[in-house]
Amino acid sequence: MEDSAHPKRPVTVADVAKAAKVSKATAARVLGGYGVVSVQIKDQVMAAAAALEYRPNELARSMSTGRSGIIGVVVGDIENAFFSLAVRGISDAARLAGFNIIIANSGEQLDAERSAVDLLIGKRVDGLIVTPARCDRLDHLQHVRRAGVPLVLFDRAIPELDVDAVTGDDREAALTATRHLIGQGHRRLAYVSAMDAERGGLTDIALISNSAVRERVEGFVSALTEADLPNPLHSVRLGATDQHQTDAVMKRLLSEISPPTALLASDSLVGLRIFKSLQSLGLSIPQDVSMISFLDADWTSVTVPPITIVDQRVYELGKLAGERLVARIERTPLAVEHLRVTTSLVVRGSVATIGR
Amino acid sequence: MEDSAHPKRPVTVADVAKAAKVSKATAARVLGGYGVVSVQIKDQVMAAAAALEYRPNELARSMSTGRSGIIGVVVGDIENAFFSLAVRGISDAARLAGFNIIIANSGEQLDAERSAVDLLIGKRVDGLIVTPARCDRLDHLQHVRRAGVPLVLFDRAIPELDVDAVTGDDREAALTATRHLIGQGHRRLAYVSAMDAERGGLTDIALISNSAVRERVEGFVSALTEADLPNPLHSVRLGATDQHQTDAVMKRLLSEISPPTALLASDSLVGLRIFKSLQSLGLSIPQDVSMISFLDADWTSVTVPPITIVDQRVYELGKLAGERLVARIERTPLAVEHLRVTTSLVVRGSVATIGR
DNA sequence: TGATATAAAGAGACCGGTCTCACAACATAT
DNA sequence: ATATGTTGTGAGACCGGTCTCTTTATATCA
Repeated sequence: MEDSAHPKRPVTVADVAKAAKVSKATAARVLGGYGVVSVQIKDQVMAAAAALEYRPNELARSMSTGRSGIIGVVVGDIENAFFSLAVRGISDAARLAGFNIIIANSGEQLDAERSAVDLLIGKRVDGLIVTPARCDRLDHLQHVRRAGVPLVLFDRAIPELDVDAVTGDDREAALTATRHLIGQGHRRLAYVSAMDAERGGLTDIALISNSAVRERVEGFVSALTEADLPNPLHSVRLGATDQHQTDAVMKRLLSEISPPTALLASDSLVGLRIFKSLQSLGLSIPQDVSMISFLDADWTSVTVPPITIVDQRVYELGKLAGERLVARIERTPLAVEHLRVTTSLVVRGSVATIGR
Repeated sequence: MEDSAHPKRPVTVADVAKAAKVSKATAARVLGGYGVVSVQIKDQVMAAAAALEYRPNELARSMSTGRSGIIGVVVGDIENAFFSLAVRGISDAARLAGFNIIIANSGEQLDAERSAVDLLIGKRVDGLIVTPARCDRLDHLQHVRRAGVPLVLFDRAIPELDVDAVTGDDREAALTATRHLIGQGHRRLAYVSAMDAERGGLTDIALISNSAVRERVEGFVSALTEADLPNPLHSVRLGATDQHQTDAVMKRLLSEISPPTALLASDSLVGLRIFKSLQSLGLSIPQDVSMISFLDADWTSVTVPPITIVDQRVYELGKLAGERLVARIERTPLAVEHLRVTTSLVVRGSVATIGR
């Protein structure tokens, strides 16, 4: 009933040692599970620990061992299904290896990412998985490496950084998806992304600071180019950051002289917004407009028609990143690699066949 | 280019102190931002710290201050949209107050939850938000309280525990939803949950160990009872744990002599499974069967028809829990409360009007 | 039986911060 | 000139574990 004795002060090894009438060192050996102790003493200490409800202070433990047993994860937005599923994969891989994860949100903002990384380093995480918001600013990530903390990039790669990265085969994926659209007879396509819009549209693909987005755009443009379709860059539309903006983008897009007959959404959030936009514009899929979205999100399989998607196998992506980081932490000798998880196109009903 | 000097050993206050030619105590005062130091010395130390790229060891800091700046969160399943959105709310509230969060998954398993809680306590989190898998086993949660760590229950309450809880008004919500169904003329209803099925169906509501589920069932049953509908308990179906099981549950349910004309799904995952089941059985909503789901999940607004749902305002739920915990950590004098976030029924198109 | 190996337990340094206390230097009051 | 106060700095204990080194007790061998 009453919380007598120690209303707050936590029980320490010293307390247990005193209760078990042994030295602090001996108690620590038993409780820490290292060194040698006689069975008899061990039982004594265990009994005392149980009676006192001893719980080790992991902080103190980490201090002396230098390992925290924590993996830091910096994601763009946990709320996004892509990241929450990935986190699940990372978490599973981590737990399997005896690590816990601590999550920080960057909101895709560089400065938030920077301070999150700094903080996690400060917490002495054993390793870090980061989804870099931009692939051109890498001082904070270089600092991670200099601090000797294992790092794995997730979803986006930075070749200059000489560090492991786990991503999808974004270029291939976009290429395949776009070829599919072209194969179904579409000649006027558009790629829609949530990336912040630059004034005056996209001028140079190489300027896209997010490698995943860039590769997808590259794949999309390649497919257009190989099919001799005009104005590939003009077909890339940015700024679908929320429903309102997406509605605007769509309205602009569809009121052009020769509006696209097929759309490729850069992620499932954009895909959902596009879907709603089309719905509110009274356009039907795929009769009026065809679309393909990235990510096998919940909603894509229950719409009418169900949406053709690029399956990114996000759980595997996360799991792989987790496993890779664990291997690094455990100093497994491995060459620095850019691991790509193969995606696949899941054809459902959102793409119409047009032309002859 | 080369990582000279300290290839691995992190820079400490002592290092900075030596470089700045002051005592460790003085350097610590500057770097820790406490006590008094002359501007001159302060600049000296700051310069040395910058040159050496000093980063404080938060672990050591936590050791002496006794505060870690971390809030522990134990959820059922991050992959679930309900939890990932809630985590976002918690995270936002935490960050605003200068806390970070560390997430652990229980998978709704009691023992996983227990060890997660133990581990987080060990990490000396400043507070804990837990979604208890069961509301009848509370020894580990009692231990949290005895350890003096502030605790807030999320989504489920345990009155016996005398601790803050933040939940939806589940009983009301289910009552309102069910009344809506009855009001539309439905007389044969079923409530479908993912809770593990007991042999021989549900016998006693009071035995449901998850308070959120129990309250919803209570609300559902109350509505049935007040409308003089028979067999309320028989109308509660458990075991919709995955698509396969849900298909089985649905098949059984719909092949009864007088099958239900309306379904209430206990959460959005179950809702989605039910939707898919009905789809694969060739039944149309709401002509053949009406349904209402909990949670305003992505998928519910893009189906045909869009799904009538109970809006749980999960982000607010999470945010409130985060804020409450922060208040506890900061020792704001507050009575122990069970905070309920009001939900609302969002009528869309998945409920048919039948009868006269 | 004495010398040596071996097992078990104790003493205390250490990790990297915080923080209390002592002390020095200088300013102001008496 | 001495007492008192203020401010800035240094010395060192402390947090709660781990871990090395030393000491003591017991076993093994010649």
